[in-house]
Amino acid sequence: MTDRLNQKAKCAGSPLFEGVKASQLAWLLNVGQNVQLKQREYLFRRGQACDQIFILLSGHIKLSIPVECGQDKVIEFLSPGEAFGESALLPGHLLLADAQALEPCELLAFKSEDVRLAIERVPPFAQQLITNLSLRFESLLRDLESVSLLTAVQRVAAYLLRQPRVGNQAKLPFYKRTIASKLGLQPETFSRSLQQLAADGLISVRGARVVFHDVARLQALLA
Amino acid sequence: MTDRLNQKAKCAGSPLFEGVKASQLAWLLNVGQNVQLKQREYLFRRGQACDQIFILLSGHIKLSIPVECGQDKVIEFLSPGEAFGESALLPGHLLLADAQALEPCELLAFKSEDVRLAIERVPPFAQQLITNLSLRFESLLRDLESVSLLTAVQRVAAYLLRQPRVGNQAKLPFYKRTIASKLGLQPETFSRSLQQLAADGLISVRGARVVFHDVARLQALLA
DNA sequence: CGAAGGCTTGAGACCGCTCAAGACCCGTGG
DNA sequence: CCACGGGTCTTGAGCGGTCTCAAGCCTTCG
Repeated sequence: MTDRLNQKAKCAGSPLFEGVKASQLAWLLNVGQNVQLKQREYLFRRGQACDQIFILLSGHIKLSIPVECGQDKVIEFLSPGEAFGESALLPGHLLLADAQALEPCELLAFKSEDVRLAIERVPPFAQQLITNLSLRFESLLRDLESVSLLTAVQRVAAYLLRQPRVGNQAKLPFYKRTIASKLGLQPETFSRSLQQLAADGLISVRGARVVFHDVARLQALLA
Repeated sequence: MTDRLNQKAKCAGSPLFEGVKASQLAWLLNVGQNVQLKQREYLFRRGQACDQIFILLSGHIKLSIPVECGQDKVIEFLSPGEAFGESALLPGHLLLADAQALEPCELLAFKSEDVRLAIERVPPFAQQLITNLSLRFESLLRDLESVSLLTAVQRVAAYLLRQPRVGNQAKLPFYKRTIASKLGLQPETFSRSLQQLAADGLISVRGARVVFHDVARLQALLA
């Protein structure tokens, strides 16, 4: 019971449910199924059929493309409040990526038929689904842009600047090799790029902690 | 008047209007504004604000990211029946890419407020918008995959295999430099890759015409 | 015929990758 | 407290694929 209330609170905070009336929210929550993932557990794998979409309530999930002989190519990090697996709405479609929990995660799962219903009955939800997809589309577009147009050091700089800072410090949220893959780099190249930024006096690195010494020059690298 | 009918026929054929009732289709067409583009004309540019989304009725459009000193990076080729510019639904958002007509084009433009209305009133349209976005998302994901994981020759082979063939021939639909950019390659590298495939006896190339000699081995390159 | 634009070809440089080894970090257990 | 072990991260050396730059070619069109 408190779980139910707890969940409701989490959803109300999610932008995906913004503008949804209480009664409809209740309906959505009733239809959606709770899913828990342990750290490193896979939600789905490339090639599987799937007729559900998912909304992430807590934790982070990694979408990646498996590669035989070599480590996977990370496509996207998903944060709480995001929806994914929309391809389930395309009949007969197979999933393109693996989804793995980077931490313990809570999710809500909706059967595709229920999503269709929800789109009909709850226009704000349809809105938000489209908004979320648009944002993810743009994010992918930026990734494509940076892979094609930026050098390794520039990609790393851009990534660092995107991280939330407290004071002039930031903490890398995942394994470095995982971040490297997201940036389209080998772990060695990521390491060397960090090191070069440090040698130039722009940052200093100790483990996952990054101290920013000159944000302006870091941004200037991208121009 | 015949224009109106003509347009209606085109839309009815578009998957975006599948499942939409005649009365609602009429309303949509009434609300949407016709846009014509000449070849090479720009529909919008990166950095502009925009409160419209577009549906392409005929012709092809190129989405690309402008690059000072060098040619633009092509992101996507849009074909008739596709919707784009969804980021207009995000308030205060700026466009990320240029949209340029590769041929004379006809489009339908919807103000974002009308799109919001349409999502409420015409659920099948909302469905199709989401479907279209999902498909484009996956397409971008595949591009990201191939840029990160495939060599130049493999990317070219994959692209060729995607082209519609009549008999064992295909025709490259755009300038080679444009296709090269879409694949994340320099024109020279694209040229050399085609040439290598030809040297291996898999294809032969004359101008924009490509003859396939061994489709199976071409596919085998991608494994 | 000449000009313009796209395409091809060649030579050389460079960035990022691969492979291999060593350093560091951290939890565990003696 | 220290030694150990597993995993990640770093460092080094060398290679290779793609890019860059610069001509020359080909087709198209006036």
